[in-house]
Amino acid sequence: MARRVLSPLDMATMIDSRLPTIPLERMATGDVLSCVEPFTAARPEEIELLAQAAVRIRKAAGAPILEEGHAPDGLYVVLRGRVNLVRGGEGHRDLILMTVGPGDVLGETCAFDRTHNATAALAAVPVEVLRIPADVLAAHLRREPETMMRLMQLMIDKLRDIEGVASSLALHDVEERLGRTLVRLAQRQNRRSPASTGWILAPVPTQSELARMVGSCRETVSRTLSAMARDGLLSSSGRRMILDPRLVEAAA
Amino acid sequence: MARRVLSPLDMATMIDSRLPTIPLERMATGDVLSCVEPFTAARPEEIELLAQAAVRIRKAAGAPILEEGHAPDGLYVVLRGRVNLVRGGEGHRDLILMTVGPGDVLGETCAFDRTHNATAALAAVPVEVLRIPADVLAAHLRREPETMMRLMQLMIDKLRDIEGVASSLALHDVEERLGRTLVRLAQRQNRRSPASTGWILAPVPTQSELARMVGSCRETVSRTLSAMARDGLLSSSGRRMILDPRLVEAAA
DNA sequence: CCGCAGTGTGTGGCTTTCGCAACAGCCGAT
DNA sequence: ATCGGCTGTTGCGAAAGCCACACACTGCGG
Repeated sequence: MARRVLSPLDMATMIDSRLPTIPLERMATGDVLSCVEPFTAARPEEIELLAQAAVRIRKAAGAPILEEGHAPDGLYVVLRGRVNLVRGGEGHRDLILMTVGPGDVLGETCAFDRTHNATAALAAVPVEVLRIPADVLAAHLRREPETMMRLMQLMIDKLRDIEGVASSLALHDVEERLGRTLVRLAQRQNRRSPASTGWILAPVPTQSELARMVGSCRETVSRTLSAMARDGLLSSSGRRMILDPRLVEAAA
Repeated sequence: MARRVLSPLDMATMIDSRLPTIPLERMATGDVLSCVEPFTAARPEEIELLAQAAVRIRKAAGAPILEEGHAPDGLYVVLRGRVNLVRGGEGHRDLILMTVGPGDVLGETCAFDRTHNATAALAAVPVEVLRIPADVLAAHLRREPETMMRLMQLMIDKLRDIEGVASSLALHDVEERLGRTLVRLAQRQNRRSPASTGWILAPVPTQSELARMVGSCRETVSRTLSAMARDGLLSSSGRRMILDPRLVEAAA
């Protein structure tokens, strides 16, 4: 999911990964940037320039961050919340291609591509984002090729993810797609179950949001989740869900 | 389809676009490179270096150019033929994510990403390709930022295409997906019908190949094509197909 | 010249999946 | 307390996948 790579050192310091250290929204802008891809290798003075041009923005749930039909006006770093990348059908149906969270970036194309966006980015919950104007990013990329390389790496990861979405839609049934999606969501939150087996997913998105992620409808998701719970593949209580290791293994 | 951008001048010289000028396979390697993205803005001495390191390779139909599970060993430029990017399911089913033709490139990630490929590239017909070793490309990209920018643009286009595939699989039925695919294939060949209305597609891929492109099965493709022909949306004879303007419009 | 195998195509029938509609209960927020 | 959004459930029907078979076309070797 276009996550930044964690070094072995990072992993070692995350003894209990359920404590997410200090949230990005509480950090100084420069500190945020220097620990977020694609900027982790940028020189301090470059980080400083970016930080000075960056603006923090809050959006309500459902509000657009990038609109379909417009070119992105900057690079956005998610500080808090969750953002859906959405392709809309003409009717009421749409598909959530991917959801991004704190530390992820949106609108990577702003420095290259002045054509219209076919994909919208909508806040799934109330979010806080950091906006870096397109021209500032473009100038930075010209001075700092290392950022460019890392941005390319992000695009490659994203392409791989979307390829996975496409092939899954063609090759797997709803149950398998749903299982994979739940596992991805849980792994991105990186919370292992205390019993060390399986993963915890909290808060679980609504069933209709899950349906839009897997290209299905709410009723089928409801049925499928019930069936999976009956088979012991997951157990849910409230907005909390525990995924059985079998489920994780099946998604590998 | 990750096509290179045609300048107004190019368009003007293509009075009758059915004459494809001289085929890439007959051109000198350096000339090929200098008219193919992402190298169109590279300096002549850089083109020369790339051309000296490049190797022409032929592959039989069905042979792999990039294998699933391996990192690409170089950047490939298609000179002749057609190459499918394929995601394989475990069983007998698979999905053709995209097909690329002369002037398109494969394995763009070779300079960045040393991880395994999840997508294979298989020759759809006998092909001739040009291979630029990964290290040569990486060195070139460090010296020529403009190539880097254009490579990024190619990735953006590719990402947009694949996003379209994914959303289409989720939102449209087989008939609509098939129609869009046929139009894309015809437009890429860029052959207008002599009657100036509609497009010509020749040679038409086999029905089972079309099925793998739209995530369906051969029988359904056969039935759907018959239905579309009955409704006057297309007419086919042999390996040649004429698409009705209504079809082109519906795919817009 | 003829059969023959291999490949591509058209069709019919059956079965499953899954989307759609409708409704009822639940729960949290104002 | 009430209302709006979320969830569980059921029935139905259409889309489309799988199986099976027949037919055309090609290139091949005898």
